[in-house]
Amino acid sequence: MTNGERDDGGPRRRSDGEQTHAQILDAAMRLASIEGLGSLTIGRLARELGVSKSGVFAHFRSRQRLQEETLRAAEEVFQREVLRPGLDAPEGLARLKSLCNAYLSYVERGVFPGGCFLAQVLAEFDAQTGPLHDAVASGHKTWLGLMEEQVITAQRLNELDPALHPQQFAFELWAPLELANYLATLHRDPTITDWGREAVRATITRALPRTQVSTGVPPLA
Amino acid sequence: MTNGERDDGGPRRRSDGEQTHAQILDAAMRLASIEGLGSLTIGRLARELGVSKSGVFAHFRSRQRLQEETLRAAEEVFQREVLRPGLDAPEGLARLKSLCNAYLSYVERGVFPGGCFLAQVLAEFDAQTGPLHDAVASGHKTWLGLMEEQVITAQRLNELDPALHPQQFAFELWAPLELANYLATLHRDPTITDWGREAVRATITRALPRTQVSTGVPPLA
DNA sequence: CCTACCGATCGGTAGG
DNA sequence: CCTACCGATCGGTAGG
Repeated sequence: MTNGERDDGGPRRRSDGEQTHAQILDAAMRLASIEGLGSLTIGRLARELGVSKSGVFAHFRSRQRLQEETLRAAEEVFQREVLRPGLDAPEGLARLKSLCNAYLSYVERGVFPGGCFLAQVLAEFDAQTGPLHDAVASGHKTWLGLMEEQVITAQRLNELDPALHPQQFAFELWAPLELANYLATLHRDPTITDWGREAVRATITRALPRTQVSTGVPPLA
Repeated sequence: MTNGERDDGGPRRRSDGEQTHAQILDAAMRLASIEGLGSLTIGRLARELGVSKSGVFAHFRSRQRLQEETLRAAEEVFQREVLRPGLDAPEGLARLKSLCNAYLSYVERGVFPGGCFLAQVLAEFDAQTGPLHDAVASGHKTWLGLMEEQVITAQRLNELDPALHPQQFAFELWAPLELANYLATLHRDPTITDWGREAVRATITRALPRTQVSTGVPPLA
């Protein structure tokens, strides 16, 4: 992203509107992670930011768009804080573990004050209809699909039992991550993520191939 | 509960107020399971029931109490639809499986149109403060504690590996139930609960004692 | 249970 | 980005 810097010495470097827009979305993500996207109102956001209601409104033109942009911004945070570090590991079992650890770390670090944003909106919009529901559904399919891919790859590399159903196993890894997020938030205890870590470990342990080959050396007869 | 029936031939048998109160809570549970307790307003409920706003208000005296009573009513439904049938099985491993199956059946049957009410409010209030947060936290501790008890009993009966950490294992069983509920609701696909069923089966399988004794007959040397 | 009302807040518009 | 405003809805009260 090139920076069209101006020389006129104003206190702001980037486009004022762009920066304000991003600041509004930042506050919106924080608020919505705690109270939900349904509680996100233009007026509250304006009060929180010390500007007028229509000052916020002008950036989005409708509450619907504010909610959609907030969700999209949160998905970008998820991408940056979970997927990018998780995908740094070599593909297969290592990447699967790395994705799980990246998720738990993201919960522990309190990236969102109300816990994982995707988990928040999953529960909020699962039973509703409309564009937010659809966006949540497609986001979760992507996330589950990513895990599934790595299960398949790990099977190809003989790191996981070839008899596993990839979608089923991805579900079994995801489940403790999700519940650890909710319980850590509910009890204000970030160490509850260790339950998730242990669950992932145990789930993977029982899914290793019968004859494990972790190096290139063939097993003894 | 004795029935103080009246003979004056009115179309209603029980106390009118009692019955109306229960009908309001019924509608409130349906609505809140879909949109959350935070979206539950007296006015909407009144419109839905075809009565005046203050007609609903009179039954609760504050929105706070309406929300609290709705949560309590939903916990009673959970008790009736999950705990009671689950606890019918003999204690130990059988009861643990029975509780898991009762939960999944309750999701499949669509007892609440928006999926499991407890899962809904867990995500909604995990990051908030106040009496609703506290009620949710205590409800989940009870539910997890119930599972934990049965893990301990199953260990005593040599039905589960004595090395298991009961709280950890209860968490591992609960996690796929919770996620199955959200995904079944999100994708409007009640068969997704089968993923939960398979996860529970696999989790229990790897937690059986090394020398399994399912009858009173001692294992061979 | 009702009507009628209170002040506050909602999403959104007009006009600048 | 602002003030000023719209009709609708909010929780809650008064009086019956």
